[in-house]
Amino acid sequence: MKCADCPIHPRAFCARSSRGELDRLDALKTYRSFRAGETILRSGDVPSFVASVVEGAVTLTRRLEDGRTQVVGLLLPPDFIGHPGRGRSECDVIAASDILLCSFDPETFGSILREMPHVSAQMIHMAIRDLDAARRWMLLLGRKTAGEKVATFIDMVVRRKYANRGDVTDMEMLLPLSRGDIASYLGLTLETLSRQIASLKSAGILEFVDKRRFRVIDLEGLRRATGDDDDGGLPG
Amino acid sequence: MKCADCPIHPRAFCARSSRGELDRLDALKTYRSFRAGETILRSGDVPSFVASVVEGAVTLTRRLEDGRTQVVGLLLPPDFIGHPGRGRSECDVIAASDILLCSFDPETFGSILREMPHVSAQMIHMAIRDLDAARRWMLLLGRKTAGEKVATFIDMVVRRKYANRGDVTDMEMLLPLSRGDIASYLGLTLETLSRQIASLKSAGILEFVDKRRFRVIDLEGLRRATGDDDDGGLPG
DNA sequence: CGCAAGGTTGAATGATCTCAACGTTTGTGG
DNA sequence: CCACAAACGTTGAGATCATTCAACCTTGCG
Repeated sequence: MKCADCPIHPRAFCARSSRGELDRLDALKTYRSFRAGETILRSGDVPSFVASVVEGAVTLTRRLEDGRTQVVGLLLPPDFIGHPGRGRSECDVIAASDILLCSFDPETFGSILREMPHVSAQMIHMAIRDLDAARRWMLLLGRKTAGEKVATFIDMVVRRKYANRGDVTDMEMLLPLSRGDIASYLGLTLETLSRQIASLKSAGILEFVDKRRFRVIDLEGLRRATGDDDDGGLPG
Repeated sequence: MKCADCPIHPRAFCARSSRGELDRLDALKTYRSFRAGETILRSGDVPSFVASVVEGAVTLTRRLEDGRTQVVGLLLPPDFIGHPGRGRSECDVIAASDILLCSFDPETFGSILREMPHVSAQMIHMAIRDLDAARRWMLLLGRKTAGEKVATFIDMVVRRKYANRGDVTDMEMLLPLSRGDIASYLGLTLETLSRQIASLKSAGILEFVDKRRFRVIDLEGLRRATGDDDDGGLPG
């Protein structure tokens, strides 16, 4: 695929790149795919590539000694895996669904950053966005009730999929993660998550086609259920 | 104060700067101080400066609609407040103690970044470190027990104060935050925090001189109580 | 068909929170 | 110097939300 035709190009690390830069990126990139459940990078490993998520969902997971785990990051297109110049990974990086990555050798990407200020600026912008998102999630993990957590997660999925396009009600959406991964991302157990989803259904806020496909019936109600101040402004 | 004499210089955003760059920074910086409890920047405001923390502690706090709050970041010397190019703040930024800041006009700092690649590189490095720290904290908030949270916080204070200097046992340390702020940072109530500190005391792991000053009697025990895998590698 | 994986539901337990009283320290004014 | 208030912290008892453990349901696939 040519970068110019890439579905994520308008919002990825290469979003601000000139035509000439894109041609160079075209020559350097390699597509990689992983099946759902495959481990892309283990905590403590030195990454052999950095990459943009083109399709699918990737989780970043941390572990405690006794095996408890927490999903600390959810990467959807056009998020970026890895940071140039960082050594060993602090998380397990796992394909939560079948995924397609646009990858680069870390060294090569280092020179791209040095030589393409537009890429470098966009990477900084994305890192700051990630940091803000992580802090929003800290508020969720530390202070929100189970119900608020689940509503916030659904709201985030909706916002990321249909950023700012107003009328989302009744459109069919797809959960990017399994129940288990969602529970882990929210700092809940599977069972609690399941009950809270049931409660959003019976409140007439959501409707499920199957386990993964859902519609928002009452967007206003969903937003109210998040506990957030107003439009919490999740990242586009 | 000249930058060359600055206590935080070796680890701050200017750490890699040449002598000439330091002279330029000297001319552009302004020191600001705030008293404990003062609000430096309110959520939603556009910052009028960016700054390095030279002395004291700063908290970043987020709020829910009904007033629940969560400390989502703790800035100690030589951490940086604000990111160039980011608009409105997402958090309340509050002086948790009397503090001294080394500040710059955001526009000015923007040109510094453009013109001093060493500063720019160090800022990226610090942003990535902050993101890793935020994700470590997500694991804490989502999965750790109250006891593990408190042990982790104390361990973090010890590590930040005496990074990697092995023998910390019996040295007198100072908690950078009040009980209320610590509780908020850990996603606990004040009361639960108080009980867990009492429990670390009676376990013979900590000893308190007064409310704020403490000694680690059993560093090994403290580390075991964090629940972390091994040396969780908190940022230097 | 039968099994495995993923998800739901129920009942009991427990860690943390809530509410409330009490203790300690610090600074202020008489 | 003492009395007092205010801020900060501790301790106790009861309530609660989420977890745990267990059974059960659903779907897809060899």
